[in-house]
Amino acid sequence: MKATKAKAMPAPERKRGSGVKFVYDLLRNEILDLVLAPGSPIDEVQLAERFSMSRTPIREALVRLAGEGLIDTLPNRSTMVANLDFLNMSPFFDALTLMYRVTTQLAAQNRRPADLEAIHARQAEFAAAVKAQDALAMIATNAAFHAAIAEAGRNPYFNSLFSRLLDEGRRFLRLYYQSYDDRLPQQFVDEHEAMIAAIVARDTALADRLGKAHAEQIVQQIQKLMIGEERLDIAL
Amino acid sequence: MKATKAKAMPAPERKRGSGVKFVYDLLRNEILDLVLAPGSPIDEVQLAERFSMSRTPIREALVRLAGEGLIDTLPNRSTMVANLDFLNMSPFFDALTLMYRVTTQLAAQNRRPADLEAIHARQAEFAAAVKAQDALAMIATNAAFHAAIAEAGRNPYFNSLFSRLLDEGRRFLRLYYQSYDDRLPQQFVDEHEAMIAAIVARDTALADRLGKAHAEQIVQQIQKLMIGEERLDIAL
DNA sequence: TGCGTAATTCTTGTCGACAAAGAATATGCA
DNA sequence: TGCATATTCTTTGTCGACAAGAATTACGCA
Repeated sequence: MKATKAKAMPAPERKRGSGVKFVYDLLRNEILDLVLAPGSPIDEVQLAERFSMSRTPIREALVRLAGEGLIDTLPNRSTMVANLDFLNMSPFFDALTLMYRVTTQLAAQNRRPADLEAIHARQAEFAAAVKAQDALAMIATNAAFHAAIAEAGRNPYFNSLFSRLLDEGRRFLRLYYQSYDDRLPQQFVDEHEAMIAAIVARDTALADRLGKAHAEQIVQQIQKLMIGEERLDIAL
Repeated sequence: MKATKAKAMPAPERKRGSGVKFVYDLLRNEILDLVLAPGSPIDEVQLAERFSMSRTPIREALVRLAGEGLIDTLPNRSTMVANLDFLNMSPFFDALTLMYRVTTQLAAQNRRPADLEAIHARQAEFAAAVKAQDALAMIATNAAFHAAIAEAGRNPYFNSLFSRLLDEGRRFLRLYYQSYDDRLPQQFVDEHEAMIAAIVARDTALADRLGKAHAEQIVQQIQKLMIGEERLDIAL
């Protein structure tokens, strides 16, 4: 019978170095899915207890999230989930639109067979989520679809900015779907198919136009959300 | 006579919370100015001794630098200054060119009086550095000049990507100047002036053209560097 | 002497504890 | 009672120490 080593190590059933990534991924998803509301405080000690680890790896995960702008940190003061800025949205829309265009265009130019496989797979997942009316999955797979297109464009600088924008968009869309109860944007599925076709055909001009149109589509959706929300708020 | 409290605190003559920022800024500049060579290892313990602080704040600074891509971290292994990728430069040039164009254009559209002041100030610093043949200052003030233009564009998403690209460019340019001994690009000063004029005049189309031309100018400079370097290396 | 294995060293990841800065609460005085 | 100050409490930043991997060295055997 082997000594189970249970004497000096009570429960740390996780590999060295995995703790940070785990809590980072989890917090990130909770923030993007609005499980953690924007503006809500984050307590290091509480997280440390929740994952039964020390505060050190927690803090490292928080530093990384702060680097991506997902949480805000006041020195010597509380740290909290970054707020969504509803007042200054146009810079966000500008950047999102430009990145849609550029990444789609680059994908049409630089795609390789393996990229197409990945893009098709993501699109299938998105279509399945739409069919299943699973809002959370819809949002996540949509972002993954466009991230896959960006990946095929092979420009890490654009990719990282685009990922950040898609993440931010995930939060807005989550707000949308949770208030309107999972509308099904079949139109997005069709537009995705058109984008794929342009990428397959290496038609960069068409890819650019489709990327732009798709972006404007999304911008309109979000704007509709905001107006709708406001109307509900001030109705007599 | 007040108690000087010198009993329990030997030498920590620095404010709480300032340690991380200090070592972060310092390492960042040392990396961007090539004081720390790309690929050179970074020793946490050594840094801790150098700044006479614990490894904890050092590690936090390193995590932030890793988030910006300035250092690479192998799990459980060494961490080192990120290498410059000379083989895949075209994504970098693509992104840099696009950001030059977009930020200059947005600046022409959204600039305010205070922005123009800041831009003029940076340009004066750059011109002074050129006149003084101070390569390090030239590079840093050039980046600051363009960052100021981007700031006037008021798009934080573009700004953060552009800053990252300008930082990366600082490293390339530093390599250039240190091998060719401080050439003086008076042409850059003139081009900067033209860009300022377009921004002042709110001529977005001209700003876009100038931004593009300026970017291509810089790309050519860097490409010339690379070819020149290679020729020196393989000369018989 | 050459190679595979075991011991050692070195670096990183994690931990528990302490100290400083704010915030919250209590206390004193008008 | 109301306000200013002092005290306690909470949370964050920093520290020193320990442990796990990986690299390096030492060792043993063919």
